[in-house]
Amino acid sequence: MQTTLKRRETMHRLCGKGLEIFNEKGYYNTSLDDILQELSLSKGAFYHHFKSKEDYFINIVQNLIVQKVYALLIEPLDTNENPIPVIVESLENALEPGKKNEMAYGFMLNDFLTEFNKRNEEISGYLKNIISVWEVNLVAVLKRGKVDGHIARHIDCEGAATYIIASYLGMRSLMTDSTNRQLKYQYIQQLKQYFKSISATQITA
Amino acid sequence: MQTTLKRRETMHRLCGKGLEIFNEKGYYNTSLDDILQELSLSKGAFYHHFKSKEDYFINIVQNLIVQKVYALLIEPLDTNENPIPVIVESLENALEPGKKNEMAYGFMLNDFLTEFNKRNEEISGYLKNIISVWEVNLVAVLKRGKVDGHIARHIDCEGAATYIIASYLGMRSLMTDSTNRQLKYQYIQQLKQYFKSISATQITA
DNA sequence: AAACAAACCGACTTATGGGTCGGTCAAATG
DNA sequence: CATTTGACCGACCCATAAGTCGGTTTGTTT
Repeated sequence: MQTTLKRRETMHRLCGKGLEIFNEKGYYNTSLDDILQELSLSKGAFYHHFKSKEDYFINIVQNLIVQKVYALLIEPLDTNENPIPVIVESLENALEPGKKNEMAYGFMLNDFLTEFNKRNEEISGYLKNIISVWEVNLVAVLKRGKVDGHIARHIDCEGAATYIIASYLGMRSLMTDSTNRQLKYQYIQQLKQYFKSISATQITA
Repeated sequence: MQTTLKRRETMHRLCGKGLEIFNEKGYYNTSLDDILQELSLSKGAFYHHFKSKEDYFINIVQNLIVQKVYALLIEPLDTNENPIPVIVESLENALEPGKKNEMAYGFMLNDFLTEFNKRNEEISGYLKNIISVWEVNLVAVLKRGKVDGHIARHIDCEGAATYIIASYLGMRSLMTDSTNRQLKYQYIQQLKQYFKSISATQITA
């Protein structure tokens, strides 16, 4: 059926452009007209597909953002290698603004989390959920690291995961300019330093 | 003159309550009427003292927030002791919601930084400036730590300061509920772990 | 081709919230 | 006591933006 395809395609275009602009300017600072104008669509078209701006954004979160976080931060953890370089690499990669003018997905989470934290509990919940899944996976991979002898026995994996996530999210507030290589480099260096301190092999300082 | 005193007092009340509510609900999600109603003041009174909402908030930043950040995060660094426990203690303290229903100042910075990042360059600038002063002081105290033999020689102090700040700011996104002792505990523990890795005395793992 | 439905249009409604302005009242000034 | 000035009042103005709705176009079905 062509009509169903048309529906999908328009919704897809709306979500893609929406994420792009929300990410750029923030959710509450972006009007639907801002997005609609970019796509040459009307209010009518929008409300034909989504029941509200909120519903629209939830759609974006549950599809695009979840998907991207999985791809960038969670799936890479699924190996049997030493988890430490794997985690470092995934974070490094997530902070990288996409190769061909893609978005810097590494930034989205902290921005949206903060924006919705005090304003919309439902959306806030979805976002926290993403973090929570990420955390669970980090904990799992760290624990496996213990078993495999890569991570020191006495380390609190839950605490370590929290700490890793916090430092990652916090980098966003410092990196106004997403292309700041200096800050990114510093972050990765210190992260490695931290990892050395929780690794099983003694430091050769 | 009594009138001048009256002026000061009203402005002071406005700024205090403003910070409280902005911190609770966010700047853009708080209307002037929200604040004015709490203080039983009118629009007229407000605009008699401040030329705009923006001007008002800049006032709050430059007075109240700057002052609090200095008191909580910067001044404590000014000792000759081993910087590591000093820094840890200051962060621990800053994450603590004030004893008698004061605000959790540790949270404000990340929230406001993110909120203004894409919306108001001027306010953004003032906030980043605060972070920058903090960073400078952290770097200084870390460097002194090297000289005094508390911190390992090979450590990049600028990078370490950045990393400390990032993890601190990022905790805010995780601690929705400012009284979450579990998360705070985890954070402090891992922070100490990190500090062990940059300290001059070898780890006794 | 007729009938129907889905996709889309855009003017309109409504609520919100920053900012204005003419005015009141009380304290300071002379 | 008369006048001025600073603090404050609150109705009003106006821009923005979410959401509505009656209508048009386009595609599908019979």
